Amino acid sequence: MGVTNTENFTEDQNRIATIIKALGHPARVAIVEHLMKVNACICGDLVNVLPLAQPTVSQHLKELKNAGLIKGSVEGNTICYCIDMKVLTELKDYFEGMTNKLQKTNSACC
Amino acid sequence: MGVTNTENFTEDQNRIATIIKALGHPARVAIVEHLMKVNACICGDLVNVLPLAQPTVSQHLKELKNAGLIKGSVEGNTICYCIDMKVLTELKDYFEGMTNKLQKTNSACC
DNA sequence: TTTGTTTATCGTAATATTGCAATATTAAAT
DNA sequence: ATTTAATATTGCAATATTACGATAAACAAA
Repeated sequence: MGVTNTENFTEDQNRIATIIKALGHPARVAIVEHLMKVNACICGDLVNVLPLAQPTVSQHLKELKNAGLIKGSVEGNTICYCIDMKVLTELKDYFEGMTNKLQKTNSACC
Repeated sequence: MGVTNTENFTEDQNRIATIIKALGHPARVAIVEHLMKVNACICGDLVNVLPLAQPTVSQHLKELKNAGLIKGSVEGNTICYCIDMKVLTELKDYFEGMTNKLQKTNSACC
């Protein structure tokens, strides 16, 4: 098969898994971290920063964009990319919620 | 190809991507969420909770274990699984660090 | 209009992932 | 010792992902 069984999970579970999956690759982690570091939109220049060919970078950017982790806007003959706080905050909240709940009621097993 | 180019990214980037990737599937999200909900080790019973065959569940558990997100310990003829706070906290810290840095210096673009 | 620059898309090859049936393994229970 | 119950492993088929060369598209500059 190779196809993920999404039907039998909740919408929330599928949504969070999709977002998380988009960050599950070192190139996409590197892209987001670079956008963070320069703390601005990147117009061009991204291909030079990454150890990958231009089409590959373009593909990774597309995946991050689909997941809503970054947004891009056309600016002349280049496209500017920046981090989309909204989805990133959603991820942060998800993991905060988890660890908060776990710390409160520390299970005594394992 | 299909093989991820890990050599040219930092160790940290590869590490965080590997952990994140392990959660990038609804079944594995569901497993972690279930372990959270029951707030205890699960000995058996996990197969009944998930809409997947036993070997598939076993495989997903293995991946979560490899990533350090859960830990398992043999308990008679069953194996008990629980969440490993350490790596989950690492994830939380990663996203907290990101959003904190972004909120401080809000880039004015896009 | 032609040229150069930048990003996207197409096509393709190689590898990875997902899922399950069949089988193996392990240990408790009879 | 045999049976039962729970989990892991193997083997396989189908699909997804990763990467890149070639090419297209969009636009600025000459």
